[in-house]
Order: sequence, then structure tokens, then C-alpha cells
Amino acid sequence: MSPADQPLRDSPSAPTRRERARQRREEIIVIAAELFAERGYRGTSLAEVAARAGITEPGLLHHFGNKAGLLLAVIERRDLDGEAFALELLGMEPAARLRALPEFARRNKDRAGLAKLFTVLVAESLEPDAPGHEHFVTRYRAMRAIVAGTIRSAQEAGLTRAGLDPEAKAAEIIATLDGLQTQWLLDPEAVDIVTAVESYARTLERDLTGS
Amino acid sequence: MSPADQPLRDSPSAPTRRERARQRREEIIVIAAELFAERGYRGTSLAEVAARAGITEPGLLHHFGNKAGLLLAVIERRDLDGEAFALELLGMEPAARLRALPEFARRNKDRAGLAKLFTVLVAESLEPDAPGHEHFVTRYRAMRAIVAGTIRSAQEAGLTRAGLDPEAKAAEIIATLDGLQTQWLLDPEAVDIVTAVESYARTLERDLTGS
DNA sequence: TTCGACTTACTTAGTGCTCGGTAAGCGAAT
DNA sequence: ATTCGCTTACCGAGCACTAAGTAAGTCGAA
Repeated sequence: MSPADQPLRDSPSAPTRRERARQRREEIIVIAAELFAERGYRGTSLAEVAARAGITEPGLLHHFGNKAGLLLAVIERRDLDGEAFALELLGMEPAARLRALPEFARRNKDRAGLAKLFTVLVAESLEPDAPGHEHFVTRYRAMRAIVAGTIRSAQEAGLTRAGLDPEAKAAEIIATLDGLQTQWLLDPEAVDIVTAVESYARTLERDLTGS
Repeated sequence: MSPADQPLRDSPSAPTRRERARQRREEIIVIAAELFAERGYRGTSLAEVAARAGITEPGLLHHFGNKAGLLLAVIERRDLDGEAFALELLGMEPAARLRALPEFARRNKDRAGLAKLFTVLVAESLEPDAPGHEHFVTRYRAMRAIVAGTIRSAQEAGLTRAGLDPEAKAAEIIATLDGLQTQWLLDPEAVDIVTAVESYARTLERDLTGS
């Protein structure tokens, strides 16, 4: 209605149609992620996503092709976050990475939805023919490789005892963090994720350095 | 057709109608558990369960009331298995319990379906109003209490270092075992659950005794 | 011991609703 | 003139669940 709403090319206040559509897509992904976290992929209908996003169902499908396409878009976006964190970690010295764990937990706590999304989607992707299966397999392998690499370099630097298998320990570390997160999501009153991860970080430090 | 098919009261070869129905119910629960493990609770339809069980959909509902009732029956039955294991563990001396972990993993490996069922259902029960939520909250609290109790008694017996918090360590142990199981279910080729749990049992022993 | 009332374990048929997805078209932007 | 970002209208299939009935089994009273 106001003049500012009129399209003015090359002005930051008047984004192109493409740009507006991209933003819309982004909004839809955020909304879908919330719903997938709450009710799972299978438990969420396109109609629900469409209603919350203020769009029609076919409007949704215009952007994502089909329901699995929407899931993959959600996963991809969540991955960007994860990647940013991984890069941040890799930018630190190996010794500092351990100390960053509780900070990671603290950050995750503020975004419980994202954590829940991850937990729910992994469980729904256990079967080999599930839409996200391959993605999560790849992702976990990459995570283990990164953590194992960190351990290996810490061993070479003499910061970590030589007697442990980096791959096995990597799986164990990721398992513990995932498992604590699940217990916290299920019963936040009984399990405080930050305290639990802090406690585990101490366990881990003793373990890695050999008491 | 044969005389043995005729109802003969008080004969083992001719179970009462009640008994036959109970067996039928049991069969249905096993079938439903398989499907829930593969496709999740939400991803499984009553029609699928009914078809595999060779019964009609309303026939199913006659036994379980509604879909959530079927889920609860499945969970309850799975619990009986878990309880048997817990009792077995509690029958051992605290020091022996640690050594039993890999055996537990080995046994679980043969029953991957049961493990998958558990992982999938927990994820689907994270939301407070999910049909199985309360059950799993209670169950995890009980598990933590049992493990914490074991640690505490081991501390009192001088087998375990005094400096650790039994509740926190219990959550951590359960988290690690759960997390390893999830990684194995997702990618059995990359993660061997038995080796991983054996390795963790050694980690844990060092941790508990204080190296 | 037999008979009739009741219960149990289902079935057939069908409910209203929701599901993911498609076809066709429209108006505005490019 | 064409493409883009949508909408309206619609589809068949599948969903959990219900109503009503049936045949067989169970059981108490005559």
C-alpha cells in the first residue's frame, strides 16, 4: 500500500522476486524443521507445514517437488549449521576442542528444536530405504573421521595417550553426547544437558590423557 | 476335521478359547513390534499389522482398543525382556556386571529388531503428549537409578573411586551404550557393536577404578 | 444333563477424514 | 513473450475407527 512496497529495482528495500522467493523458501524450511522435530517426518503432513507457512499445499510442492524434497532441504540447512560448528572446532587447537564441548551443549540447549529434529530424523532413517538414510550414514562417518583425526593428532603431539584406538574412541564420544542429548530431550527435568556434558568432558580428559 | 480338533476340555491338545485368543494376541504383538521397528509407530498402519497377522482391522481393534493400545501392548512386552535382563544383572556381584556388558551387546545384536524398536520408539516419544512418553521417562529414570545404585555399592565396597557422582555417571553409561547402538543400527558395516561395547567396557573400568 | 442366556472373537461394510500429489491457469515480474 | 510463484480445484488412496451382525464357546439354572 505504501510507496515503499512498490518494486524499485536495485534498491535493498525492494528485493527481486527471486530473492523474495528464496527468503520464502527459507521460512518454510524453518517451519518444517520445527514440525519435523515435534512430530517427526512421518507424523508431519504437508498441509500442516503449508498452513503454518501461510501457503497452499501445491505452493509448497512448487518449491520442494515432493515431501521427501522438503525433508532433504531441511536436512541440508541443518547441515550448514553443523558444518559451521565443525569448522569452528577445527579452527581450534586440539587441546582446546575438548574444552569447547560444554559450550556446544549450552548452545544446543537454546536450540532444543534442532537437537530434537536431529534425534528424531536419525531414528526415522535407520532403515536403509528411508529418505534420509544415506545422508545420516555419510554424516556419522564424517563425524567419526573428524573426531578420530583430532585424537590422532593429539596423540602425535603427545597430548593423548597412545594406547587408544582413535576410531573406536570417536564413536564412543559421539555416542555419549548423542545419548545424553536424547535423555535430556526425553526428560529435561531429570537430566541437565550442560552439567552432564561438563561432567563427561572431565571424564574424557582423564581418559584421553591417561588419568 | 480330525478328532483332535474337537474341543476337549482340560486337555493340553485342545486349549480353551481364552487361551487361543491369548496366543493370538501374543502373535499380533510380535508382528506389530517388527513393523514398528521398521517403519516406526506413526509409519505403521493398522491395516499392515492386520494383514500380516491374518486378521481384519476391526479384529485387531477388538484386542487392543485402538492403535495406541497396540503400541502400549508392544512396549509392555518388550519391557518383560528388559526386566528379565535387569534381574539377571542385579543377581550378579557389582564387579561382574561390568564384564557382562559385552555379552549384553552380543545378545542384542542377535535381536537387532528389538534394539531398533526401542531406538525408534524413544525418538517418537520425545514429545510429552506422545503415547509412549511417560513410559520411557519412567523407564530411563529406573535404569539410571539401577546403574547409579550399582556404582554406589561398588564405591562402598571400595571397588570404585569415591570422586564420581553415581547419578551423572549412570546417565553417561546409558547414553554411551544407547548411542553406540544407534550408530550400529544406522551403519552396521562401519560400526561393530560388540567390539565397540567391549572397548567401552575397558574405558569404563579404567574410569570407575581410577585408572 | 440339557437348554437358553450371555460372552467372546471375530467379520463385513462403511464412516468421515486426511494423505501426498496433479492439472490447469493466472497475474505480476522479467 | 516467457517465466515464476503461486492458487483453485481436484484426485484416488489410505487412514483410524465404528456399527452391526454372526458363529462358536461358556456357563448357570432348571
